[in-house]
Amino acid sequence: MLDDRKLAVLRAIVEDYVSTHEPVGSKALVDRHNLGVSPATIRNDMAVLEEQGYIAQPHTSAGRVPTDKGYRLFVDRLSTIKPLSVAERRAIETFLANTYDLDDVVSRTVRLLAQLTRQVAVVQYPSLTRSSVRHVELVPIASERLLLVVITNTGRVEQRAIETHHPVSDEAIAHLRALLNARLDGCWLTDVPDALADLPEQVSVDERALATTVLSVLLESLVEKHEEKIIIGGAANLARADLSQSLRDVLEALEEQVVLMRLLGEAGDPSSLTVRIGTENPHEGLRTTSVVATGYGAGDQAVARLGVLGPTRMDYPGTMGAVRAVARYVGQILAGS
Amino acid sequence: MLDDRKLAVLRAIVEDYVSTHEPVGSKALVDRHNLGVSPATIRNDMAVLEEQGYIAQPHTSAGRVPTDKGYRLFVDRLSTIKPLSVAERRAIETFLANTYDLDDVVSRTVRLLAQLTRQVAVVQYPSLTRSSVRHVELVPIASERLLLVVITNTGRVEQRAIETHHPVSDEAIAHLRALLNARLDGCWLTDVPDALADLPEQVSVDERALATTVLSVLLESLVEKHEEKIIIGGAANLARADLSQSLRDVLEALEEQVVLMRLLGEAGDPSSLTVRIGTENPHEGLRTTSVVATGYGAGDQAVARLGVLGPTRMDYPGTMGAVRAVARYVGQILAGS
DNA sequence: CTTGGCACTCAGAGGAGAAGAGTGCCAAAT
DNA sequence: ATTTGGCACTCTTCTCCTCTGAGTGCCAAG
Repeated sequence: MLDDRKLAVLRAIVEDYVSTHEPVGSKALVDRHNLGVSPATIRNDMAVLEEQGYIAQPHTSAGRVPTDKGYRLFVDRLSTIKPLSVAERRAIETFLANTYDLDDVVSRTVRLLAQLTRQVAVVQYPSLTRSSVRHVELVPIASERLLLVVITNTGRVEQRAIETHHPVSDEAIAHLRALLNARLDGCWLTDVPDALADLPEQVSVDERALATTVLSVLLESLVEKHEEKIIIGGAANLARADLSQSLRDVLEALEEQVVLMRLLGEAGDPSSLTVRIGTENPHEGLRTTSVVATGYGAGDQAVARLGVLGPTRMDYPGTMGAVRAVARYVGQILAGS
Repeated sequence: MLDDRKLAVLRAIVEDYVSTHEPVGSKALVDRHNLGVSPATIRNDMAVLEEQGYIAQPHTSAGRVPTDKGYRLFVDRLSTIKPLSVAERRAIETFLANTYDLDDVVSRTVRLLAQLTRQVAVVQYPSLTRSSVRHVELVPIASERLLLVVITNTGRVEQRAIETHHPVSDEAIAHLRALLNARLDGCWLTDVPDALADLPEQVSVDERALATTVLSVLLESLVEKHEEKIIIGGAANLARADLSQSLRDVLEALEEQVVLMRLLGEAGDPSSLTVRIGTENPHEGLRTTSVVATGYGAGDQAVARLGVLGPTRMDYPGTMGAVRAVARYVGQILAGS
């Protein structure tokens, strides 16, 4: 169907279009890539590529532009992930050196990704559901108000206020805290409900109301409420990449957590690179953007995802290389914790 | 210098320009506001206003547009803060009802502000320096690694990883934790250094190294490192408000914490509204934007600031009303905690 | 001080024409 | 059967032009 030369032409079109941002014509192609044939031959090939839907003309007398389908073929078969330059590697190292806590790691990562790719970076906090409990703390902050703090092995700290509706003694709190820690230490978050199912029966009648309240809040906040936190950075890069579509739609999409979640995580093996191009995207406002994402985490197990978003006309090999490299580094850092 | 009618003309120009986004001419003015005089008279007034720098013409044959100085006079003397509509009040109440924790309050507030004003909302987390310590927690997360968690009375939770560089016994940790809590409970954050100055001498030799390390991290993270957290929302509203200046500059400015801090907090009484118009702004890229900000907090004492940013051509009375109302509501919520 | 009249200016819209890039197709060459 | 040069054709884009209309500034009269 598509012989080698036609594929080479498609690759050349994608590369040229990405670098010039202008529709590329047959003459420009033979000039810039030594294809060894004449423009007329290229035109024939282009006609075939267009017929098959890999490229398109914005208008009759213009050059060709890759379609989403064209980019897809390019990413799948015509390109190889570009390794980072020495300078880029060094940038990663200096950026991520000396991180103090999880917030630090995540916020630096998002800045780093945005800077390396010159696009919008999206980083998800390590998921709660794939972590285990390191410590539970219960602190009185008012006579009828407690603060529940859960610390996970990924270094994430989850907090939640609890209204007791009646005064609670410090002893009761201490007792419950000890009990919770004894039961939950090292416990996989998804196993928390089972581990605590019989908690109210284990405590004295006096403390039962408290235990029930705390338990419900704990379960609600950790297990049922999958509030996966996501942060973005480099939104200013959007302004540079004049998207044909209204930039506003994209900005709006980026403000919705739900959309971001689906962008990063919808499908795919957590540890391999996912590329979603243009209309392959689940969201209306992101028809002219592509997302390159991957999982990251301590060791083999991916605990969350990160990636970048940019115009469909992006440097896929370079972006993929940067995303993969950053994910690996961050994984190492987390593993070191 | 400026008689009443000239002021009325300036007010009318600001109001019309804000609502139409187009330079306003003398004829349009007398049509839309019953000023009781002819266009020619208005033209004379306009000439004076222009001479004094309150208005300007984009080009010779166009109407007038307020200058920053004109907006300033409008805000200071010609407008009254607009109270919110019933619908808006209800929106605030439903938005801020049932908030669980500080993150919740802040993230809802920023969305609320962005929605009410249709501009970019900026909310600072309650400052650490004006809070007191509620509880200190010290949790081992690896053999040579601890997590230090400080909970403040504003409900904020600060965390920091600590490398001990040698194994530490659970007893030593428990002892230090108890000591820290005894010393710091209720302690004003700014007083922490004094309260702990002699800590290393108070513990046994075995624990001294640990105590010193923990102490330095604690001081560094809470007192010296004024990392005031700020979040923004409604960036998509920027796209609607086509700024004459490159939108990119604004987006870039909004990504820098430092700039945001200065925007919100540079000057002024914490509890009164601050309006900074166009070039009054400290930052280059924000020459065509204005900021309306105020302090908020539990009770009388402001613990942080919030505000919105939009084009200089914004509805000042409405925006000021919304910002003030939201700040008050949030203050009430925090006071209830 | 206000007003009507009037000449003047200038941005923006609309149109015509020229330039140029790029295509599609055909017939000849390999 | 593929490749190639030639050529006519199609559009966009740029520039230049004119025309229109909003809005002004100024002046002399009220």
